[in-house]
Amino acid sequence: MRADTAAIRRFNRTVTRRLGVLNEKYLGRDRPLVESRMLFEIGSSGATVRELRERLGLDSGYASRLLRALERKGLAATSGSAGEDGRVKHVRLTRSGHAELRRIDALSDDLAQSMLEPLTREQAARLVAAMTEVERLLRASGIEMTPVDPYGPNAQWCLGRYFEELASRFPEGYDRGADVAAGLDEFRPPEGCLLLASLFGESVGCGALRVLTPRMGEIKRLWVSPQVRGLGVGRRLLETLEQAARERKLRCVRLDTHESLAEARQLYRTSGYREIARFNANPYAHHWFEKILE
Amino acid sequence: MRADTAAIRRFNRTVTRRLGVLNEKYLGRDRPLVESRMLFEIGSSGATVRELRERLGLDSGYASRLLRALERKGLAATSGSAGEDGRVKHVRLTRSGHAELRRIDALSDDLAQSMLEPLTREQAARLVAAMTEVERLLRASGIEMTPVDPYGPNAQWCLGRYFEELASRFPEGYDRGADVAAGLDEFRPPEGCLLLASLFGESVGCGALRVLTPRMGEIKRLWVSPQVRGLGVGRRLLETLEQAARERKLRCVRLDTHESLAEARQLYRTSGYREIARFNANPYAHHWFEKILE
DNA sequence: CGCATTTCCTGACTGTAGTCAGGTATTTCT
DNA sequence: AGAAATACCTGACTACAGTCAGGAAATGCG
Repeated sequence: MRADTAAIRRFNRTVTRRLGVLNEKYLGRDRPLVESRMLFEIGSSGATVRELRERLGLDSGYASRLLRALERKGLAATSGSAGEDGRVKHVRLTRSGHAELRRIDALSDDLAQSMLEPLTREQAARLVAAMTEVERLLRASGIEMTPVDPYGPNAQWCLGRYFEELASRFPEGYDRGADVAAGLDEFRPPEGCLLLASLFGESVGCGALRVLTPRMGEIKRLWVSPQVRGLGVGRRLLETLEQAARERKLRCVRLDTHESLAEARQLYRTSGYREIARFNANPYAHHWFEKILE
Repeated sequence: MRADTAAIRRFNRTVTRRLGVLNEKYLGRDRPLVESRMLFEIGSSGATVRELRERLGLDSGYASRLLRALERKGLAATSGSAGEDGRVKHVRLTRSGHAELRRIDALSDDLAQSMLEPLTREQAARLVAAMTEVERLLRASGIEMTPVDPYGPNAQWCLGRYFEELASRFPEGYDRGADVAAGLDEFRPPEGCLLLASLFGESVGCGALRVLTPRMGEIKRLWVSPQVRGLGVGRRLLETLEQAARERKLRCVRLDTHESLAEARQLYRTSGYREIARFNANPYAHHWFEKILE
């Protein structure tokens, strides 16, 4: 473990210095770096102020001021009420804003190329491969699990995606009404729990626990965004929910799943769950599992 | 190549965000980040102000002010003339400075661990391996080749290391006096050229070109610091020197090498040099090479 | 409807990072 | 010895990044 730590610290040091220098040199030419990032985040299709604030992690006042700066320079335009919610403002790039974005894009490409240029063909290939791996695993390790209120907007968004996915993957379709065995209230503390997995502020997965009997819990709504599949998020959600169950003094947790969700079944099997007989009336379930918590 | 660029940009984005957040959280707790880096660079054995300025890439005024700040906080002490050069000041950590450095060290370790902690054992191992590779290759790609004055301090330092290495590797030893066939003046533009390879401002290699006849050049003093061997620095130096020879309208370049420098001979062979008969009276040479420049 | 909340905005403020122009010792070059 | 260069310092300044308090408009809830 000691050697790992040293390797990571060396990585941290080298990469921070190298990327810092390059970012300044290429992207911070005659514009504050945040402004470049803001332009990038607005993107060619525009965005709401709220989205920008969240993605960039900015204070609302600061974000507003940055947008005003971009407006003054004629790069972006905020249109008032876009029909839906009159408070939410939409930002789009102007014509010259688009040009500027393309310029930033080209510079980013140059930056990337400048990293490869001094290397041999073989070294370049190895660097790209290693970077891809680091990026993937760093995303995995940056994902945080936090208990949230089931009625909050992020939770609602995740659950929405979850139901959408069921609808698209079940051959027979999915009707949310037929499965409201568990109401949202059941996922609220202190009895239940709804976990959100998020990466840089963006929700990328969820999972819920509710209490069936004083000794038994049920895990439901386990979903992982397609963007981050294969990174072990599902397993971490599951383990964290089991931990929540232990804290609630539950002796075992149960869950059910649909025939067509093979990877979920695989996850449960390799996580210490054993298949049991039907324990509920869920019309969409074909397999039932249970795990005894130590 | 397009795909490579995209991968690098994703890497850049993810890593900058992740390390930025972590660095702030762990190292910038109640102290400006530069101050932490300064403490780290002073280290347990102290350093001169000049070294600190170079390693951190700071303006001299700024560096001075940071040191004053550390002094005020009782973390560092600058001692005036240390015997040698009265202008150069030496900085050392005080007792509480050492304690603070240990604290920062521990935090850096925590930071490293926090990146591994959410991952499975296997993922962690892969992340460390990939990071090691990225760090290595990023160092390689960050190395810059610049022509310098042979009498400058960095050039002198590199040449010194070069001669030291010869002395330690030649079984018969090495006497600099016996080999001053090439005086430093011959490496000055516009005829000759001395290249320095540097990484983040630190010199890590050198190589020189001098003109033998109007059509023929000679490459000398090719040296690569042990820290960066295996990264292709020698080959890049060689190629850059050949380019310099081409710009001087030379038709071929020659060089000689000692029996005991096997890796150098290997480099020359794989770079298009062919072995020729003795062309000089260098008592330390056993092999002579030539390359025709197109 | 009235009140709380949300979304965005503005103004005032702080801290960090860094530059630039000069100034004083000390050393090196000639 | 005198001039030029070097190493460090000081003071004044700028840009960038970000926080905090509060306010106006729109929306949601009871």
